[in-house]
Amino acid sequence: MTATIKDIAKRLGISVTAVSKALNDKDDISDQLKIRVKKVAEELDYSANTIAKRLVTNKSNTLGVFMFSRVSQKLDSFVFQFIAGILEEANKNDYDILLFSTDSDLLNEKSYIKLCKERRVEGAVLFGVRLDDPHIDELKSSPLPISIIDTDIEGKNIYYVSTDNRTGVNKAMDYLWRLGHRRIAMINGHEKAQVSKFRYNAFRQYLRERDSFESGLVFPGDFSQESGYYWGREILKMEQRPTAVFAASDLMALGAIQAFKEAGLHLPHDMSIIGFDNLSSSEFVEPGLTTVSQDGIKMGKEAAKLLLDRIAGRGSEQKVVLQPELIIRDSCQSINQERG
Amino acid sequence: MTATIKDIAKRLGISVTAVSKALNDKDDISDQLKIRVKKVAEELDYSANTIAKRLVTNKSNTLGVFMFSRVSQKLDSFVFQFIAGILEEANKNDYDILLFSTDSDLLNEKSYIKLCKERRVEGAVLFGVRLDDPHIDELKSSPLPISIIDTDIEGKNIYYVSTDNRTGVNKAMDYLWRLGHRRIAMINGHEKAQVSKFRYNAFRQYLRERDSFESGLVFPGDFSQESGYYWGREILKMEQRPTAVFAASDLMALGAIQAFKEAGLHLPHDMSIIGFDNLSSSEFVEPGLTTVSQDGIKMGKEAAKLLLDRIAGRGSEQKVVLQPELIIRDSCQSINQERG
DNA sequence: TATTCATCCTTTAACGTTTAAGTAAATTAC
DNA sequence: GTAATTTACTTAAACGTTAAAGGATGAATA
Repeated sequence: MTATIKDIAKRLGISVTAVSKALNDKDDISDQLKIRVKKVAEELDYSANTIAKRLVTNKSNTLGVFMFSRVSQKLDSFVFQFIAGILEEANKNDYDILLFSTDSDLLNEKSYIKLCKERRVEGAVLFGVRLDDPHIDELKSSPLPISIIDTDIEGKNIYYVSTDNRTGVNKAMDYLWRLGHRRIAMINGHEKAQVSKFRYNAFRQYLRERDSFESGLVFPGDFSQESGYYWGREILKMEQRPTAVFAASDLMALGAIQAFKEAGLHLPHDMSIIGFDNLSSSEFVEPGLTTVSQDGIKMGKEAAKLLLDRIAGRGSEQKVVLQPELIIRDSCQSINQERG
Repeated sequence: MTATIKDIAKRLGISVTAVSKALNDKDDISDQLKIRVKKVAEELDYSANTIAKRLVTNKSNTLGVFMFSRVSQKLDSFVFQFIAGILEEANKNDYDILLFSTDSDLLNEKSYIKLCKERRVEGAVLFGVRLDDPHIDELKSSPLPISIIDTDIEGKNIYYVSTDNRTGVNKAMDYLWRLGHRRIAMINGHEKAQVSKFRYNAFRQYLRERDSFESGLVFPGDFSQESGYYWGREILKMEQRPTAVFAASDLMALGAIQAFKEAGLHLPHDMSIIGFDNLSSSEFVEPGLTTVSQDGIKMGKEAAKLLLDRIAGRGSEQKVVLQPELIIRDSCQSINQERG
């Protein structure tokens, strides 16, 4: 179909090797010949066959990325930011990105690793890895370099990118504390997410150090808007309500806000609420959601960089933890303040 | 490094062909041998080399997808929905997805087509193709099947997926019209987007048929929140304000709402506003944004399906136009209604 | 002048797989 | 009991490229 290196060689009456070298600008080919070869390549609309090249060089120049494809319109753009970051960084370094679906039926039979091995992928990025993922042991012993976002798993070839959850929680808590809040509830993500543990631990420690921790104020959500809504309503039923809610995801914060508003609360006067992630929706909700911001694009880039550095043999870190930022909007209020 | 078919053959003292056939369950191999081969494959941790397979079969089983990687935290999850849909459909059919960045520096040198050709990609999905894209002519004459979302370009191998913009606009306008609005402004997307033309034409026709079109009420936004904000403010400066605004994207509607609120308007009493897309943010903004919903996931799936059908030689449509739905929330009000 | 060297090209093999064609042995046909 | 058929394998070639090693020519060196 398409012209090959052979066609060019035949046309010029030279060897395929010469053509290959000419096209790759090797220096044992005369400039003259290079010009002639390139001209014919142009004429024949030649296009290098990456597949053949990869076979012979035994290098795929490809990174694998795994994502959920059964996505609800809700499950927000955070994952998309990872992907954009990874892609940017990979393409910049002449690497291709192979995107895999984790919930395609493909994965029922084949593991992450298997999928990658068959395609001779040089590294992979995962996110949303649950602590009970059945493939974790396989990951740990994987010969393939893998960047995992937000789940810190020990392994020789495992790299880790995350946001400093402890600092994030501390920033949020400091802010609430300084506003005078003492009874602070937490709606946490599901327990199979490592970040939930980190955030919970930080939350508990923060309040314990101030003798204000009440385990009855910690609620097990699952990151979803629905769970935020559910626990928001539950919180409203309490005899002694907290004055502030820390949600481990913006989506849950948004759900809780919905519940609070429905019940006729005036926010932030009747309840302060703070989130985690900084989704775009959080800017638009009323009141604007104060939240701990994670830079998803940066996380994606770092995840790719770790892999690329490792592959290139450049020594680099094995873990990158980014600093979160507190985005202050209007969803929190000082505890004594009159309704504005 | 990894075991190959040869290693298995050597170990069993048989030919590589026999091994290949056994692994692929061809029927001129005895069940006995198949079992033995598979056992050894297991033992050697054999993993098929997809690259070699693709070279010899001359089939890449790969679809290319192009997206912006320089994404702002704003530019919302809509594109992500396309990708999720495409991925789901592709993986279901044993196809890989190669993700390319349109704004990587890669593309400065190489065209979409070139990138695809080199990787022997069997089809590609594009979106966000502007009417002034320099590669359009190349696309038109492309031998490669290409699905383009939201830009209808004529070409033998070009497939098209979109939402019925005319119907979408009509639904929005009917709704506003029935609420009594007669002076309706439009904040349109940028003119290099074909959907902008479609939406504008539908908008104009709708009002002309009712003798209510005023060209002075059409404003040239660019889909972004900022442009919505800008034109929202401009609208406020008008002596004779419209009573309703139709924004060609939710992002612009959100921006306009911001402007209106800042100026102290009470929504929807002082101004009705309607969007297009149904972003997740639109659910959370106050008042909830009434909007024309597009199903991004479905669009992605359809785009992939068209390609897959075509590749498999299954006759199918060349264009798929999905029906939009009007999502009624709280951002529009009847024109005579008292403030609630 | 003979030797070394650089330049520029060719020959050969390889990457891991599939496919077409071939073949020997076992089975069936009549 | 020989021919035809089926079964179960093997041989050889191919996919498009790169890489290592080799060779011919002419220029530079001693």
